[in-house]
Amino acid sequence: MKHSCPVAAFQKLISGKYKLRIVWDLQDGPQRYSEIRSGLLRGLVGTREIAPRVLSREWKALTQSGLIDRKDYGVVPPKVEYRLTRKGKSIVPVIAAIRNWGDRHLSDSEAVKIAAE
Amino acid sequence: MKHSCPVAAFQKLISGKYKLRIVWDLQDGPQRYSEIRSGLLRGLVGTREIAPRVLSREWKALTQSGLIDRKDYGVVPPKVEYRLTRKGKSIVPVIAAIRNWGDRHLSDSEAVKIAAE
DNA sequence: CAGCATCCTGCGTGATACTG
DNA sequence: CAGTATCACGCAGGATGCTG
Repeated sequence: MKHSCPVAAFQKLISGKYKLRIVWDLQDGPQRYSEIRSGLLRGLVGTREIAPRVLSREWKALTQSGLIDRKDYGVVPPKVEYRLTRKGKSIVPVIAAIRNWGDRHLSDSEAVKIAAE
Repeated sequence: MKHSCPVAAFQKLISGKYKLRIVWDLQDGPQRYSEIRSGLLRGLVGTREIAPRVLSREWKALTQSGLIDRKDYGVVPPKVEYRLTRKGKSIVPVIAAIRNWGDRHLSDSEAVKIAAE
């Protein structure tokens, strides 16, 4: 057998508020810290801040799981890019399936409820 | 537009340790409380207990989101069955995609790590 | 059998301030 | 610009005991 529960493993991999969205946003190419950040803020109605500490933890986790790759250009002012690894790209269709399902089966009211929190 | 982020909505829907697995286990037909419970314990290496409070919360959430349906036979001793709604059934392929991805891209070591916690 | 009530703990997330 | 450091808090989830 492979293992007891791939679903639990997957949930762990993408746990956290932003991991799935980060991977999704990276599918069109590498992005920098602030680009991802503002991309995440877009769509959040409450327009809250995202603590940088939260984001860096998401990236560390995503990097450790091998879904994204961090490239530091080592210049001043700092320039760092994040991009999908092959493994990261392989998960995009799964996210697409999730989005597709959400679009078909989640009502606007449910989405609004979430956006409004 | 439909809404800002179906992914976030989906994550909310299936948040929690057992929701995805419960839905997955119900795809072959209705199950009773204890059946689901032991089904969930199977595959947990640490063989911890699952607090009934946790399970009932999962079910209430799943019922409220319209993914499962609760049928109380109103007999003594109690008999209650849970089954998938149409919406619940519609999400099964998504879980299948997740499992499929997990089987292909998650190493055993990662799975063991999770099972062993 | 299928839960509910209560207490407790860890962790994810947010807010704020500071740095190379 | 791209983070790290520190504090605070809510809530998921576990443990235990009781019930219709």
